[in-house]
Amino acid sequence: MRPQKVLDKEILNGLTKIFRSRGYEGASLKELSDATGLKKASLYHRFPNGKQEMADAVLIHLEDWINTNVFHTLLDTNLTPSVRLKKGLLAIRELYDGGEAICIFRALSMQAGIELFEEQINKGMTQWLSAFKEIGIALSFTPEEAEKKALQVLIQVQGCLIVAKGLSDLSVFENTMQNIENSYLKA
Amino acid sequence: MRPQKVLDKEILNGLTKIFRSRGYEGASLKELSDATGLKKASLYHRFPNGKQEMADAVLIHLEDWINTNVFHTLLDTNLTPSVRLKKGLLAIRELYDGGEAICIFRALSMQAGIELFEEQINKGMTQWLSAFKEIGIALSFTPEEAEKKALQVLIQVQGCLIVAKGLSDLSVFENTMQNIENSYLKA
DNA sequence: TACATTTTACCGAATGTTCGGTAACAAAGA
DNA sequence: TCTTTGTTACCGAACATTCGGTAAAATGTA
Repeated sequence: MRPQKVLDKEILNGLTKIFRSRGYEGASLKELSDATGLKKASLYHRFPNGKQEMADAVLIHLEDWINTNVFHTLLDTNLTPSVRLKKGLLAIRELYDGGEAICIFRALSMQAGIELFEEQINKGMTQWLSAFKEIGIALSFTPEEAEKKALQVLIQVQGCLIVAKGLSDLSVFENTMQNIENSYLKA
Repeated sequence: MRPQKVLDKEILNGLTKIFRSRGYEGASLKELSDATGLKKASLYHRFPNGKQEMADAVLIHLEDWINTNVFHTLLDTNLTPSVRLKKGLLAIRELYDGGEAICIFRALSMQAGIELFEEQINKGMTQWLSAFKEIGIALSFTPEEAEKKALQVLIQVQGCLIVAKGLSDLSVFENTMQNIENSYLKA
């Protein structure tokens, strides 16, 4: 049988799933292999620098997704600010699978991960802040208010993911998302 | 010389430090051994059920600390509500070392940990919620408001720890703690 | 042919765990 | 008192397993 080339998308989705749910050290090559459909050695063909390169690819993959589906939406001046906000928050709900998924920043900032990915996590969070600052300004906040608000939103999203998991109650996630939307639109 | 008994406190502090910073799977027996001063086999003498029993002990240890220093303070009717709140928040600052330490709930809710410790994490968070609901009521919130507020506080504390680490900016933690205090006292 | 991709088989190192044994004490019997 | 027995605390060495990673060959494409 001819070895069929596994699609890049399937590989990335498989890697992403494992790294998000297991963290960096917790993700074993066996799991990564099973999730992608590629044997270990084939993974090393695609990612010669091994596990770290796989995690880097996941980080870039998710960064791209967020850029396209969240940030680009929030900054799309073809839409009204409130529509932009709503669509951006919908994308975030999808990103975190309604509160079931774990944030990659969290998964990779434990253990060995924190030294390896500090820079990319820092960059990713900073992008969150500036995108949400922009939507705040578009919704008539002052720049100072918008900046504070953006930080609050980031904290609340990260926090509600942990609490939702810890309490085994996904409504914590959904309610927080609605609170965020209301706090922007009612002001 | 008879082998001197290593103090339980030193052992627990060592285990706690490693499990909090590394997570469950990330914490190796070698690190746990180094941090406690006990060889691997001696750790198995103290904790016959191995790594899981060590993590259980850490969870109980921290639960006790929080009970004594946070919850007991928040509910101490010998003090005025605002003093209770301030002292409780100070204990939380100490618990998380000004934002540098990682919450044990977060560390143990990744990877294999989530199945093993789900129950204890659930219980711990529920205690947080009821203690902060009490202080809210003592500060003239309605029970409904106090319950919502308690959930917000838990989310904010968990969230600001992640964001502070991700942005490498401890002021995120301290500012959030002050926001929490203000939001209780100004209402 | 030449090249790209996947696989099998394997490696040294590290993992969590257990075994066998040692040294120091306490309790009990003489 | 001296001795014996049992218990506690600890450790070196080995356990089976899994880890991340690699070489070489098989299998595909052009």
